[in-house]
Amino acid sequence: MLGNDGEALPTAAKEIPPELQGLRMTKQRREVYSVLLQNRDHPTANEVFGRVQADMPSISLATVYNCLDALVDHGLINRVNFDREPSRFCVNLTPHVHFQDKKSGVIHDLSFKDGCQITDVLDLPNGAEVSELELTIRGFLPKGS
Amino acid sequence: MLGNDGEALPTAAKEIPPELQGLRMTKQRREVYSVLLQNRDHPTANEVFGRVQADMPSISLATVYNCLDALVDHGLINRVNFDREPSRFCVNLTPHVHFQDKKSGVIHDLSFKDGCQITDVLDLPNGAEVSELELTIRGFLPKGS
DNA sequence: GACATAATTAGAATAGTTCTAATTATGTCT
DNA sequence: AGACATAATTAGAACTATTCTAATTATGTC
Repeated sequence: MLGNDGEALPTAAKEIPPELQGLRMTKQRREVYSVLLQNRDHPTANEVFGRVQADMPSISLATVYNCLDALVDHGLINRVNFDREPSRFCVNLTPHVHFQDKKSGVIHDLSFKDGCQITDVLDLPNGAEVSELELTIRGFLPKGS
Repeated sequence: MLGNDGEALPTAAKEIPPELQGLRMTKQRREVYSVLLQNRDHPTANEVFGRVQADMPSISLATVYNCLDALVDHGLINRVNFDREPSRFCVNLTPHVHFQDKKSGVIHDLSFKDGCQITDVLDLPNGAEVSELELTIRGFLPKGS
């Protein structure tokens, strides 16, 4: 778990990008992040709220939204949008895309083939600079995947 | 322009997929579609509403939503979602993705390199079937594109 | 032209998210 | 440790894009 007593995260913690400087790891933020780490099933804000309430019954939904925003802004988690459904949250920081199985509803992280990235197959104008990229797929996965 | 007097579209019209069978081309739907064809700038439902009102002041916003849904359901247009912003609508039926220039806000259609598709670079489980796929990119385009 | 069905309409309702203003916690400076 | 400035949390109201409801109107078919 990150941090220890409410001060900013130590830079020594692994996998933590520099944006983290300046994120106060409050009780609520730590709890929200911890809940996301425990079950990496891409929950919605409301689902996170429900899970956090188990440990911290006094937390408010607004705080969950605030915490999620802060964690996203500091690059600790990602926001995942399928169409206009409620946003979901993802702790996987490696480059990946999202595939929702239409049978089970489960969202899977898909990674890229070795050495590949999306822009390899796109007709990007020369000199275009990509800042944010989101790819979502819906479909059917074979039974045993 | 499609259709002519409110009956279902003739299959002879080019580029019209079979799903179109059964879409009644009412005055309102034709107007909404026509507005989208006139200016292919990916307007929101509200923007479509504003443009349609010029020709058809009595149309309601609910009807614009209904018409857009009907056109999407029948494959004449696509819905485009950037994060949780209002949906936008696109008449380009060829495979493409969307790139929003962060400077101008303009959304551009980007196509694939010849013979490429997104799944070429993805680690898709064997036997996975893709039903819907949406890729949105935000970034900066060089001046003259 | 009459009928069944589907589309349109205005307005209310909904849902996810954001905002507001008050309270509380945090980190810093001495 | 105590005081201060700042930032986070909270409850609830507000907001916005969208969908729903129920009544009216238009459409295509017989």
